[in-house]
Amino acid sequence: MKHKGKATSFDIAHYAGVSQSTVSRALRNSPLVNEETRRKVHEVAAKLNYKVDKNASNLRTQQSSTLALLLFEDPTTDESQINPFFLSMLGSITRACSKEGYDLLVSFQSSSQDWRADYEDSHRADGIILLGYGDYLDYQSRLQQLLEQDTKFVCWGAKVDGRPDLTVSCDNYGGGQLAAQHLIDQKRTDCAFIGDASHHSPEFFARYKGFKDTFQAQGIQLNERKIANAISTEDSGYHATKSLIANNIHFNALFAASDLIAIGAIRALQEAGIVVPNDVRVVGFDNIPAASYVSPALTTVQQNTTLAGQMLVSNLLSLIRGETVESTLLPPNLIIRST
Amino acid sequence: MKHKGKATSFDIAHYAGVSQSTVSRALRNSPLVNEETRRKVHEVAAKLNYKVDKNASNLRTQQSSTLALLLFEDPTTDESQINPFFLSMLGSITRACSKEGYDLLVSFQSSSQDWRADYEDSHRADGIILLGYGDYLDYQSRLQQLLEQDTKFVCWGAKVDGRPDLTVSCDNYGGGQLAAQHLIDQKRTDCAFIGDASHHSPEFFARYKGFKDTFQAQGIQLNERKIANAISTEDSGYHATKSLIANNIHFNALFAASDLIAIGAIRALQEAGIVVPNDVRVVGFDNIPAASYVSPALTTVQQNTTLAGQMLVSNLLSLIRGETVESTLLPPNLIIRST
DNA sequence: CAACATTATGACACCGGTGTCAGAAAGTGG
DNA sequence: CCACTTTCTGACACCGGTGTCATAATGTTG
Repeated sequence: MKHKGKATSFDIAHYAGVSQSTVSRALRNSPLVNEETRRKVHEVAAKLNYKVDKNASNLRTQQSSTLALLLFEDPTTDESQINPFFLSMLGSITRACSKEGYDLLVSFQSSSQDWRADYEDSHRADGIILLGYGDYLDYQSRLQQLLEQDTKFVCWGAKVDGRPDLTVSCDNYGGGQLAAQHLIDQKRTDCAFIGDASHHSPEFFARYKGFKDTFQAQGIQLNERKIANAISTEDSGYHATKSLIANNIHFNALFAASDLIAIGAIRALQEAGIVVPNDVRVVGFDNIPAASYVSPALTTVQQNTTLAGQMLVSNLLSLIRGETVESTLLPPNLIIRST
Repeated sequence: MKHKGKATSFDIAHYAGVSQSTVSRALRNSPLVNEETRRKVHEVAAKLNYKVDKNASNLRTQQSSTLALLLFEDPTTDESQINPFFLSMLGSITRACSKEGYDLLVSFQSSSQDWRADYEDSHRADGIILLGYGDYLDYQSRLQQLLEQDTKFVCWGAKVDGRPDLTVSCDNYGGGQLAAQHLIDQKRTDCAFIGDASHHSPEFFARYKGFKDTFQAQGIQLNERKIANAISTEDSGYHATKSLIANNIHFNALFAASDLIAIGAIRALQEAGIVVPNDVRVVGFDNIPAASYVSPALTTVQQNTTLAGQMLVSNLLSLIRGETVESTLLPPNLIIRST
């Protein structure tokens, strides 16, 4: 029973009185081994607390049963705080992976540094999930490179024309429509938008477009002056809203491109003595945990992170298996709370 | 330039006109190789986009330059929502790992399932970080087993007598003292406590004890009836506070064992028409992101997650290197906001 | 019972690196 | 110029599994 170091399949073979090959087969429940031999081997393995060496196994089989998650952070956000929406995604991806029997390597990626997309090159992972808002434009050439190397990967986020990657994404356009329709139903048609109405962030732009188009379809034109740019932080939302107020711009509803922005916007409104939702109704996007805690509780467009995580993982696995996979669009969901 | 599959060190050797051994050495910058040869090899490797196969390398060297994170979730909490405090820890641990050149395998662990602590057994990770509040008692025998197997691991959370594991933890007792002193300074000495005053959760108990002892040192006895049990969720905090109110128990301050509990408590108070902080001052624990977003913004005892992540990783690495390491206690920090 | 299919097992090459060892090439000194 | 050290390189065993092939043992059939 005394062992130096960990037990190997040879040790098991020795104690079980069979060959090492048979041990390997028995432990993987190959139909080639006799039932009784299998039992015996399993028994000895359990007793010696033997575990298959994944490195050896992966090396031989040329796969890793591991996926890698690369989380791209907006370089402008604070180091210590990670966008809660992505954390929520991370949770659901982890769960989806473990359900599929895969391990997950997690890496945070500041856009400045060099990519760690070599996970797959170095055989650490069978595929990669890319997660992050932001200036994917920057990454376009990298994505191209991944494709050329035949690296398997899926991206979270809007499908961008001319970018040939496989994506899983929330229907941001549809989400914008939901938000707009909700405000129209409330007879709040004098709307501000805080986010990014340029093409810089494809997600934010799609949300904005769905929002704008829905108003337009009802014959209402959004006022360009009531649009303020912000990135997805509470602070940015606060300052963007502050500047609208400072410029004496009035509105009775506000659509924020993300919940963090919305939370910052509400703070700015409240500081200015504007009552939410009486004076201004606010709709956010994401449904991060904090959305339900703020008061008044935030009305928002929910992205189904649980489903998103599952789809990212299952699409990636399909891709790895060599199947053809389509980009997936997930339906958003309006969560009506107090604002 | 055409290749089937990934390039190996033999391919590099072929193109660079040296032996495979030399390639291996050159790429690891061994002093044994000639400067010019090294350059040449690096050049070819870069051109072929060669990356060392980690499986082969790990197999040979018997290490993985990977750490594993096991996140234990309270089985009673909702599947889709992960305690934001742990997510924040996860972020800082990831960063600390990558700074040290280690990869991180992440796994969520429902207490019911079987442990995935075999990461180290199966050579996937050099060491394990255990993260989670809760009934570690349940895990005691498992920890013992890990120790016997000589698995390297560190735990986040209170050091428990008789549990011989290495821990990194916030000074929960000191945090409780900070909270108490703050309330005493505000002349709010009629305090309620929401959390767990039993020994069930060592962290919560230490917070409670530091809190109680500080009052006692000033000659003030906490009223046992003003203690309500709750686990670390918003909902639990809400209901616990609700029941205090329902029982007609009055207080002018409230210490919650976690921010989520505090946020739930505030909601219960507000629903009952009790004004925070005028009628009841509230102090939480953790300083999760949402703490600054709720209104009124939550006063809370901060745990330094950045430092905690670094300490967990660096202590674990020391342990792996065979150094003797002491359990670490991190100083908490009172963040005074509006409540 | 010969002829053949079936089942269970062991021997062995192999995955792609790393570390050891031997030895060639160049340098040094008396 | 020979003996000896230093510098650099290649050959080769090895890490611990997996997959292929050969073969022994057993079962089946006319």
